[in-house]
Amino acid sequence: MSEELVDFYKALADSNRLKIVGLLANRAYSVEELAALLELKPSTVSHHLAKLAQVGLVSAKTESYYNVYRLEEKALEEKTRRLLSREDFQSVAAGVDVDAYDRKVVADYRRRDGSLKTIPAQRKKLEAVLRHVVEAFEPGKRYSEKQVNKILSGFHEDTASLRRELVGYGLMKREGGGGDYWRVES
Amino acid sequence: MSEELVDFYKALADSNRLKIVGLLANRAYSVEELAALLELKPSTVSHHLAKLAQVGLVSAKTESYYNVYRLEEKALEEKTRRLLSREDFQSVAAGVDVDAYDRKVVADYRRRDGSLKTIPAQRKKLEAVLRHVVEAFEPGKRYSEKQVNKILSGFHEDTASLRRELVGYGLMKREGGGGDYWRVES
DNA sequence: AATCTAATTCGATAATTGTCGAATTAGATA
DNA sequence: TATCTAATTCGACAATTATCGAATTAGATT
Repeated sequence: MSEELVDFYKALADSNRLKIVGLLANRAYSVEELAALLELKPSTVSHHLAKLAQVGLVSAKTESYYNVYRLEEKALEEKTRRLLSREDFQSVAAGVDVDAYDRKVVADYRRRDGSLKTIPAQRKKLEAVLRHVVEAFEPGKRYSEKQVNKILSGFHEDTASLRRELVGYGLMKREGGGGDYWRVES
Repeated sequence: MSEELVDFYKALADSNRLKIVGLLANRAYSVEELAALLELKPSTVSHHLAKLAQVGLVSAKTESYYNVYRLEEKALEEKTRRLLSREDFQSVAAGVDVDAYDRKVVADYRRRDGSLKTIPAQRKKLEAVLRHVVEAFEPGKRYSEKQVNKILSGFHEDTASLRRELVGYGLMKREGGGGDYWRVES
């Protein structure tokens, strides 16, 4: 899954490993040859090749004394092509909790009894708090202005501001002038 | 040049940076929001974004208080597509000295006076030494067997073996049976 | 102008990882 | 079977880098 993608990039995120891939793009080489070409010790080259093999970029074939490595071109092409789709990147972020920011902001403004210390002045934080407040309303149900104020008073004494912002940010709507309020479906 | 490619992979070779790219693939985020989502400190996120910006993967736009980052999709697509060509990989290896292996092997077998300690028994090393020996012959010029032996005796007393291997590996040729020898153009 | 906020920079630290040498293994040659 | 060679593995060390906290900067709001 996502680990696979990170490992793929990590495998190529080293100058000597990139050189190995570049050399193998021309022809196959043994560990000893690569070590001489890159001026590295065989053990180091072996280590690099292991990382490349782990993500399927190279494969080894024993040939008499030598272990000849070659580039797995299909793996390289397939993996590289998949990255164009952007879907893989999004899947990497799939595990991220997209509500974490809201929760953090709300936690900063909420008292233990659920009321708000203040109404945030900054737009992004206000939005987060409003998304939290609006959950006190039942979706689809209609509320009179008195009922709305009753519920909002549990959050802050300035119910008029809360009401205005909820409507302003499109989280609640009111019918015509002076009619009932209802929560907008997200 | 090649540094650019390594840096590109390094930029993506971190799990948190991949998540950032994945999130930005959906919409733009501020540093603060990303920090909350990834449960990292803003300074750390700033560091990651700097690395991504360095390779042109993201760009920032100041918006009121916030610094909103967005994904540079064209850069991502272009760079990713270039990797399909395999040409970039070969260019990475362009700086590598492809004769280094030969020189290393020859150095192991050569005495200070230019003669060979032994004739290598292993194929790959024999090839390297023969490529060195054949350079004592002038391209295009024809040599009698006596002349050939004279030159080869500077390398090793077993001139017959050297002669046979040079022909066997296609580095020298002889005309018909018992005719002259000449060095094959590489 | 004064104040506030998010972002960045810097220094320090912890974790990761590239490199090597020594010891071991696997496989072919004699 | 015994020996030889290339490759791998392992432990140690050095270099890189991800992370954080503190201090500073850049901009906007009052």
